Amino acid sequence: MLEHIGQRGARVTTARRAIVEAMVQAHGHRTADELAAAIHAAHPSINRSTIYRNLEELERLGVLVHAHLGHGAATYHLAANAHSHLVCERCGSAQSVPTELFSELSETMVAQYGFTIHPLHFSVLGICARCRDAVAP
Amino acid sequence: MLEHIGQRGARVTTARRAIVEAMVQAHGHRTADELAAAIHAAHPSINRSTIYRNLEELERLGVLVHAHLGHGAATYHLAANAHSHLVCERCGSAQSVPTELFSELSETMVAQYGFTIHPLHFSVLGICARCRDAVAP
DNA sequence: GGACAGATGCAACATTGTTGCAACAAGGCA
DNA sequence: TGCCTTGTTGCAACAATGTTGCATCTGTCC
Repeated sequence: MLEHIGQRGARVTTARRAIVEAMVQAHGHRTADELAAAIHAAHPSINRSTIYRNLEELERLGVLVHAHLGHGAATYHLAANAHSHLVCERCGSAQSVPTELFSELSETMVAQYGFTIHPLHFSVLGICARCRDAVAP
Repeated sequence: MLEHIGQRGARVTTARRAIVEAMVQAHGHRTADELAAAIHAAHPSINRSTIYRNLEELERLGVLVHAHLGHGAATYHLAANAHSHLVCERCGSAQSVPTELFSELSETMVAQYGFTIHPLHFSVLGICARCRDAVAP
């Protein structure tokens, strides 16, 4: 991953190493400010704005992707570990689901509207099984 | 619509009248700050915070619904005129599409994950036909 | 080891809301 | 119609999540 950065003409700096490391440790997803907190713990000198700038840069380099989980902050993933999300409007929990679930929708959208969907980039909002059962058991 | 507000025990005020009026004029969707600008033009004394509070209240009353169009501000619609959106990541344009397009996806999600999707509440991000053609004609 | 462009830290700003509180006004009732 | 009660509003300050300008620093390449 870090080599990937170097190969693209970008520099391998302490901040970038720290971000990639924090993302690898996170396995799943992590919001920008969770990352900021994790990185700040290990490297207090790395600035918030550097983290934001690098998240953007690492996304441009194809190392990370981000997704919008409805309300609130965007969430970042390693590009290799990308997946879609079901986010509960009530409890806020996010469930990861394979992107293939969207293939039919994707075909319909291209055929009818010429629109190519990017299921990684948005979340599907609704009510999760637990919250549904809590209301109507 | 205004009667609907009164019937629910909420008061019909100038601010609420102005918001509903602005939404009806808008036909399609409108972000909170577009609404704020429109309302401010007609009623300069109505405060920003009042508009936000009322959007929330009108949503609770079932008059409006909001959706997240990816990056940036949330968008409001009249509940009677609700629909889903395809938002282009490149040019930012939003296309309205019928919610029925999501019925298959919806069934799959319920069957496999017990998750009930609310297609009005999120947008589908991707690349619109025009931007796709602009890159690879 | 030195030069240079890219990266960083800092502080200030931007956007989109949210909140506490005192003052105001819509609706119900006499 | 006029008063009372309680929901609404205006104001100003705060909060979350980023973004930007600029002087300084540091990877990389040679």
